[in-house]
Amino acid sequence: MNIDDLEVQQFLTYRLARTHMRLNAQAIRILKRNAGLTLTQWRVIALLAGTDCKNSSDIERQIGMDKGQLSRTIRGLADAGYVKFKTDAKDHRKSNLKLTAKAQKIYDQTLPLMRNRQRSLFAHLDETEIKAIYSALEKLERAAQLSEDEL
Amino acid sequence: MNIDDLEVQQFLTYRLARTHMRLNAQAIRILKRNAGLTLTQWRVIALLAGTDCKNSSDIERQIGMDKGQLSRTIRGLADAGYVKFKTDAKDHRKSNLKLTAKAQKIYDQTLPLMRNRQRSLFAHLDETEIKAIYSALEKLERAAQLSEDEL
DNA sequence: AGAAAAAAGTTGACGTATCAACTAATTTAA
DNA sequence: TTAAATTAGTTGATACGTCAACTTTTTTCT
Repeated sequence: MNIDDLEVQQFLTYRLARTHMRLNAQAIRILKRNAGLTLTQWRVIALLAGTDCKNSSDIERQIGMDKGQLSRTIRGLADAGYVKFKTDAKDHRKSNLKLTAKAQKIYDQTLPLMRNRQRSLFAHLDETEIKAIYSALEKLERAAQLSEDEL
Repeated sequence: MNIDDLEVQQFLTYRLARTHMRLNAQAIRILKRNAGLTLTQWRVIALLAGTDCKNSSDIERQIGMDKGQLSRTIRGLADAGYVKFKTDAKDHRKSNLKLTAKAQKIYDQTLPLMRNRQRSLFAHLDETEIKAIYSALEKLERAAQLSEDEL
């Protein structure tokens, strides 16, 4: 792998950006059709339903989403009747989020779809590729945190 | 790899989205600091300088960017004195783009930086991972084009 | 040749992402 | 114990991405 001969459009970051874009578009299509939810809405619901995330900051830590954007997404979910806020009794800064029955239902319906999609994506890859891509993504993410000078 | 036991935040698409986000942010930092260019601006310049892309559609095909967005990016580059338009003599729909000396200069300065970054990113990965991630990204991109029913 | 389809590029609308400033509550530590 | 720093969350400004409609030019098809 000689970087000096690598065309710009073959830079790993280009390829990653393109793949990300297409996968994103696919997820958006599926969710729009089956749940009427945006991707970020679904992600927030999925984290609240399927992990021990309780509030905005927990979610932020899990998916690294901007907290401003998250705040607006959550408000949108609340307005649409998917989540309810409840100020944390011990820490009044925190606002614990609870999914409504409506959200739980739609999550239960769409999770299998989303799992199937993951399964289908994996089906295109062999075991080595799956292992490698997970480990590579983790390493790249760490490397991405470095400043220019540290790189 | 049992999908049913996979937590949502470990879905390949989540991980990819996060890594993409962080790498993007890093590239944006580097370009802002060293060239005063946005990432999309740099990518357009890089494609015009380093590949046989001549016009908007060529670029669109290479990086799969939205043509509307591309049109605005190119206008911005033109306004900032980085590119010049010239209507194609044979096909009057096409507008051939030419980098100015200013753009060429900044490209020559920043390409090494961007190559070094790629090198550094690769340095975190072993040969297997590099191969696997390229091949996985390609397969995923194809899979992403499938509709829900085909998946 | 002439109609229909396709391709290049522009524009508008709208949603999402990013960054920074801000309030309020809590924790740290002098 | 109180001042400083940190954390949770909101809001505003601005940039970027996505989608669709539209114009103009070229290609395809009969």
